Amino acid sequence: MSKFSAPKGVKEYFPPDSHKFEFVRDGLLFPARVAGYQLLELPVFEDTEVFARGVGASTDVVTKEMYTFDDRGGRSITLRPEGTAGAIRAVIEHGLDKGQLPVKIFYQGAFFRAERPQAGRYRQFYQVGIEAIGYQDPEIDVEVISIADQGYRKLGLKNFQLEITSLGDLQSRTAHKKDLMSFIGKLKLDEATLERAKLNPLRLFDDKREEIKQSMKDAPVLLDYLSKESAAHFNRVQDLLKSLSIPFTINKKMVRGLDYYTGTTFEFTHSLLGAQSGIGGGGRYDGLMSLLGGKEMSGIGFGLGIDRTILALEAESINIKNQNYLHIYFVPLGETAKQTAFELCVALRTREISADMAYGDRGLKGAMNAADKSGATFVAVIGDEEMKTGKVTLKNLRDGSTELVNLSVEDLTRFVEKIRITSKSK
RNA sequence: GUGGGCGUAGCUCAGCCGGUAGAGCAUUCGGUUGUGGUCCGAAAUGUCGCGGGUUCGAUCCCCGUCGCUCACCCCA
Repeated sequence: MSKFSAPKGVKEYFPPDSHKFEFVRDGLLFPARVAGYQLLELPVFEDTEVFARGVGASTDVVTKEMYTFDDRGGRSITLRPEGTAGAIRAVIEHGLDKGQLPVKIFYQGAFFRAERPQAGRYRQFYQVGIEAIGYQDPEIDVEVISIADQGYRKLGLKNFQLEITSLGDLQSRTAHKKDLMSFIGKLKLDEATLERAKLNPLRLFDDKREEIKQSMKDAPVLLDYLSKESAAHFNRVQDLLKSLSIPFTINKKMVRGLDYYTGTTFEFTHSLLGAQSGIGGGGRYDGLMSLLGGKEMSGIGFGLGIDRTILALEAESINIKNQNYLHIYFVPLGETAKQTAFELCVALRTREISADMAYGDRGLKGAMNAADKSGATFVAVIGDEEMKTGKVTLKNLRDGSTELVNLSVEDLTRFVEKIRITSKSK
């Protein structure tokens, strides 16, 4: 038992499985890169106001899930619970919105929420996200959705679903809110629920308690209140999704946990996961830029959960191969051979030939075992005879074939590169 | 924040009615003074989560505590 353990609720990725994390992170981001999105590397903490204002005072995220503390200068700091608010802050601060539009950015990293941990829910979790800011074209909505869809597909994921809805423009929401409030006013609700309804009545749609579900069954839904413009936009989004053959369903009662969403909103869920089935989600935000001190400008983006996507892949029994590779593994026998092997390793690496060796003066059998486990393509045993003749047998660990090669960086490099080219051309 | 389940070797777990611990995998070494994966053999590794109580005696029973885990809630 070690004396220390990681803080409660964090998920760590370590060998031999950590390559899964890299695979998922890079796979989810790839479609964004080829769509012209560029990296925005952000701080993991921000002025608390960025989230309090950006994410919204009615959200659980802000009211009870933020890691907030005072720094040494007495400033209130919060570890980022999501990516969009900070991204928008950076866009405004650095004037990205003053250049060519849309601003297309992606980010990736750790996020923090002080929740009770559970399967697929961690206090430090990982997301990739993108934002497209500056235009309201329905094509951009669908571009963002399709990038998420492609990301999941690229990883080989199958059992995921896309749900979409529209939260409309201000006019739509005002009209709906009026009717919804009077509907809720007729319900018998407990104190806490009523409080929540006051801050954001839409939240009641999300309640999982049977009695609330029952009473909300006939509640007016926002989709029926969309303004002409909002309805046209939403219809166009659906048409575009169909033209791209991206399957989706409309969820009239979908509620997102962040207050800034307007217009098109969407969620990806996976059917083989437990209670935490959401693997990604996002939507449009019309008011966020001005809320954070920028100009009136609409944007749309998503956040995809790396942790949950890994769980989803595992639930589908999708085997993620380790992409790491090693070309040569040296097994030195004796002190002089050890130094030669070491020097060869270093020299080969500068030529981008990956090489490793057995340390710790291990016996031949143990060292061969290590070579095998390293996943190297070739093993080279260097002992007295090799040192004397200046030639070494390279054994291919995959097929057992051997070849005698001069014990020099040049010849070893040539040999590995030749093999590389022939195996690539297959 | 509320509730259920579980804490024994690096990992997965066994341990009967209380008598101070085992297996498999992994690790290292040997069988084979120079060529791996299989097989056979051996070695090493534990405050039995922590604190208290009951008892001649607690991994086992009781209480507390911490941790993990699942669900509610919420969301990625």
